[in-house]
Amino acid sequence: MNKDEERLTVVNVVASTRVAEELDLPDIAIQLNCEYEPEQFPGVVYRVTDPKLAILMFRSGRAVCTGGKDEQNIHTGIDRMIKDLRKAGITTWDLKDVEIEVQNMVATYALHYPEDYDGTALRDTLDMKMGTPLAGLPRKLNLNNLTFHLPFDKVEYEPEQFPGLIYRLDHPKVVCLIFGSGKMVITGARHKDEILEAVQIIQDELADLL
Amino acid sequence: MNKDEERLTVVNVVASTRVAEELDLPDIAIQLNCEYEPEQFPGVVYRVTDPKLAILMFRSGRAVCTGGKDEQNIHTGIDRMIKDLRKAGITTWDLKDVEIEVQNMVATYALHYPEDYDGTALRDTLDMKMGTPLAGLPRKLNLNNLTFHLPFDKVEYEPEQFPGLIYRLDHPKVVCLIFGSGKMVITGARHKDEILEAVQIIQDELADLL
DNA sequence: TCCGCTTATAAACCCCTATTTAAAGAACAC
DNA sequence: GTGTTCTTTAAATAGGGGTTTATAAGCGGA
Repeated sequence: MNKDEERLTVVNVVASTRVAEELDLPDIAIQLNCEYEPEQFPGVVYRVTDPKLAILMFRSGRAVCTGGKDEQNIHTGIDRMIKDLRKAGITTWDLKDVEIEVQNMVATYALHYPEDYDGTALRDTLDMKMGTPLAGLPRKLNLNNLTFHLPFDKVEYEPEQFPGLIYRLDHPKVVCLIFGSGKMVITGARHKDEILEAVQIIQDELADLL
Repeated sequence: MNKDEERLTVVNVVASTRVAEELDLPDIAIQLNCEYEPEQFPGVVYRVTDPKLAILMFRSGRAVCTGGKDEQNIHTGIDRMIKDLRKAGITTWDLKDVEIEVQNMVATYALHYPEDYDGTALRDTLDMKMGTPLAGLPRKLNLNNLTFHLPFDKVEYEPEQFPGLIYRLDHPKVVCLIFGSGKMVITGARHKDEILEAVQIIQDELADLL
């Protein structure tokens, strides 16, 4: 595992699937004791404790699983839900016919100075005194500068509305929320590879500002 | 029945009539258990279940029937309403004196490529692979192109406000809502002939874009 | 004299509702 | 000062509401 992967944490995986031809939601809500307020939202909310997940089930037999840390979590949750449905006498598809598609992954990444960076702290700060070598340490950012350095039409930064700078990449097609602390949130990816690609691209663009 | 008539569906017929010299609306609302909120709207709403219709009755004895799929539906509804009024002891005109005038017809039409069209799909799409002969298949439209092809002063197209292109014909005097899917809504006609005429005119104008 | 009210109806878009999750600010409450 | 709660982003799912057009009736308001 390289530095990028170490500093990257997938915090949420969302996937969609179909577990039955159709589902009787009012019945399921009662049988499995799930949240169901049809006038507020058409789906039933089925919750799994460990891993902590929330699965939304719909009348069409389709379902959306959120909260996973990886794809394995999602499978575990869906399998458990199907077993629960069957125990309650509800007809579902065979497990082998249930296909799961990851639709979104959210990750956080903490920016650091390159290991071979030769710059030093320009002045004393709360956690570092002037002259400390910065190589390998967490890197803070000046978002106002960044706004001008990145492609204008891909960036949105309105600190009064939201503290993060919003950066939309075309390839991979993901969105990054970049914060002054040097931490960022990457979302919209369907595979972890896309997240790592995005991180690499941003690191390269930020290298110019060192 | 030709192709145009097969692809055309009349979804709503509105007609006006007069069933009495005058009507005591508060009394009718109670006797026939109808909706009546005079401070909100001056008419009583009389509903028929099958066919599903809504008839508005006014103090003047006039009435408006909406929701019919054809003129026969309208007659059925009016007849039933008059019988109901009489059963409740309310005086109405003789059925023979009740004249019904269709005031508006709404229809949908699904555009298709001509049966003798020799074009083929230009590229792969969700439902068709490149090269498939298009003759007789549903035809999608590029409304932006259409905007420039049809008479400027008869067209309105503001996709951010409404997804359909609004095309006002003078003869027949109807309005067509044309959608990117190739489906359209024709309204404002008093006879089915006018709807078929309008469809033919539009097909001719669209032939230029093939 | 217009305007809105109300009724029905299709087309296909928008937005809202709900679920998850991190980041870092502001705004409240206690 | 510690809490919640809100802001933003992505994605699937799916109901509900709104948008537009035509048309009659008749009552209230500028």
